[in-house]
Amino acid sequence: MNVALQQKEKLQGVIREALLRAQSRGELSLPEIPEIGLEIPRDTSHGDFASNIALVTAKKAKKSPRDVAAIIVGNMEAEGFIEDVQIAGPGFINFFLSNEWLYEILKVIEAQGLAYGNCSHGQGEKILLEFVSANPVGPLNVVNARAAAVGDTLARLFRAVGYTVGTEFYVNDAGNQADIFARSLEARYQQIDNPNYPFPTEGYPGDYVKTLALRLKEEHPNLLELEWDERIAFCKKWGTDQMVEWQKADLANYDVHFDLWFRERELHAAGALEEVIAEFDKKGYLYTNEDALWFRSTDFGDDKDRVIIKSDKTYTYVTADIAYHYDKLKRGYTKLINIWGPDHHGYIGRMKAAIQALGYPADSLEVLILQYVALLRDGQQVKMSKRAGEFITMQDLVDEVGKDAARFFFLIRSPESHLDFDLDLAVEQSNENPVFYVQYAHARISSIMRQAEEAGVTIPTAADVSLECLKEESEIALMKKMAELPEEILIAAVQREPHRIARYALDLASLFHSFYTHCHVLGEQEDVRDARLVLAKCVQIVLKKILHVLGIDAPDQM
RNA sequence: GCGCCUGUAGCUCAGGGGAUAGAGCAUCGGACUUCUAAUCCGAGUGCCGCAGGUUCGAUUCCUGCCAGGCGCGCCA
Repeated sequence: MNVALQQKEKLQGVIREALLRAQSRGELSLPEIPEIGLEIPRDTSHGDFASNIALVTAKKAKKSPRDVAAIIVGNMEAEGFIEDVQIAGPGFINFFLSNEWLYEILKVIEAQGLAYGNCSHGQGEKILLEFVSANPVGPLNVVNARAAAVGDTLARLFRAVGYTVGTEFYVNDAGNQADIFARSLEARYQQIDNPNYPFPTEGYPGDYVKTLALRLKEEHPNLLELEWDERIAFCKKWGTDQMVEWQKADLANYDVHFDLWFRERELHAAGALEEVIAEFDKKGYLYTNEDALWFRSTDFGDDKDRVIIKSDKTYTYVTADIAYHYDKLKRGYTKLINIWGPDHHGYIGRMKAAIQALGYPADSLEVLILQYVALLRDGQQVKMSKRAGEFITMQDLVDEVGKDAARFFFLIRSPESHLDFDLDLAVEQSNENPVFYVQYAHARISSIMRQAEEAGVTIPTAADVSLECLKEESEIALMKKMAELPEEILIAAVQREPHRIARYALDLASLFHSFYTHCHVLGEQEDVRDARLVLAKCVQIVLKKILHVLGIDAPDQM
C-alpha cells in the first residue's frame, strides 16, 4: 500500500477531469491529454503536491503556462481533501492537502511493520546477483568491501520490491592465480625446514602465506612425500579452501552472507567447459587459428573474437566464466547481475556475446561497474600492491572503523563515483560518522519507548489516538518523508542506486532529531503525548527497516 | 587511437528539463534544572570544467573540446 501514490492518482484524476471540462467548454483545445506529472516538492511553500502540467501543455494549447494553469484550476471541482490550490512560479499548480493522508501513513506503517515500503514490482522474477568474487589467494581488500556492501544492499532492495534473489560468490580456484598461490604455499612449507628453498618469482609474498604454511605442516607433516604435481594439487585445493573460509569469515563479520559460493573447480570436474564448447561448436561459432580455438564473439557485437582454448590446450578464464553463466541461466535465473570493477569493463562485450550464443537475450546479463576506492593517509594516496604484499584489507578497515561505519561509508556514495576513503578521517572522526547520526535517532526513540513503559504508559495504536494533534511543522515533515519510502525503495532497486537509501536514512534521522528538539513526547498532554508516541513508533519502524536494508545495526542504546 | 567513469561551495559528495542549485565536514555565533547535546537553531560561500546545439526553459539532454581515473592479452 502506497499512500503517496494513492494521493497522486487522486490528484491526477482531479486534473484530468478539469482538463476535460475545460476542453468541452472550449477554454482549452489539446489534441490529447498527456501524462500528468505530480511530485512532492522540496519546498513546503509549494504545497504537498505540485504539477507541471500547465508548463508541459502550454505550447500545444497556444497559451501561456500561467493561463493554462488558471483554466485548469478554474475547472476543478471542490474536493474535501484539497484545502487550497495555488498557481505559482512559471505555472506550477500547487496542491495543499488536509493532513488526513499523512495520518493514513502512520496507520499503514503500523499495520505493515518492517514490510512497509515493500512492493511486488518484481513479481517473483529470479535475479542472480554475483559480486565480490575475489580470487581465493589472499584476504579481501577495500574494493571488495565496497562491492560487498553495494551488492548485499542491492540484494536486500530487490527482495523488498518482489524479486526472488540469489547471491553468489564465484571462487576462481582453478586458474593461474590459484596455481601461483599453490606454488607460493609449497615454497613457504619447504622454507620451514630449508630457509634457502627458492620462492617463486611471481609468488604471493604476504605473511599470511607463511602462517598458512605452518598450519599446513601441522595438519599434513608428510606432504613432501608426495610427488611435485600431487603436492601442488594438494596445496591448491587445501590453500584455496582455507582462503575461502577466511573470506567467508571476514564477510560474515561484515554481515554479508552469500547464498552460494560457487567453485570454479566444480565446473571443470563436471565437464561444464567441454559442454559449453560443444554447444558453441554445434552452432558453428568456433574456429581454429594458430593452434588455438576461438569463439567468434564478433558475431554478437564483441570488439574481437576470443580464445577459448589456448595453444597449450588449457582453457582461458573466459571459458570457465561462460560455463558458469550458462549454469546460472540453466538454473532458471532470468536476470544475471554482476558487479565488477572498472578494469573489467572491456569484458562485458564478450560475456554478452557468449550469453547470446547460448540462445539467451543480451540483456539477461547486466553488469554494474563499481568504481575504485582510493585510500588516503596523511592526505596521500596509499599505494597498494598485492605483489609486494602491501595492502589494507577489508578486515583492517572493519577493525578500524567498525562494520556499520564502513558499510555506510561505501553505501552513501553512488556506485559509479570514484571514492576517496580518508583513513585518518575515518578513524579520528568515527564518532562523527553519519552512520551514528542515524543510529542515534533510532536509539533515542527506543529510549522514549522504554521510559514510557517504565512510567506505565502503554504505547497506543494509531486507531486509538487523536492523530490531528500532529500538526507541528516537524511532525508533518516526518510523515511526509515516511510517505516517500515506498517510491524511494522502488527507484533505488530499479535504478540500482542503493545510495539513495543511505541518503534517505540521513534525511529521516535529521527530521527526527529536529522533531525531538522541538516537540516533547513524554510529559505532554495525554492526547498529544499519545499521538506523538504513535509517530515516534512509526519513525522507529522505518529507521529500523532502512538500516536493515543497509545491513547496519539499529541499536536501542548508544 | 578506441571504450567506460568522473568534473557542482574551501574539502567530501548529493541532485537533476522547470520555481531562489543542496547536504555533511570545516569556520563563526547561539541552545542542556525537562524524553540521550553522538543533538538542535542561526550565518557566509557557487562562470554546476569550457564551447556550441535542442527547448518556452539546460547545471540536467546532444555534440565537440579540456582535465583526472581505469581499461583495450592465447592474465585472471
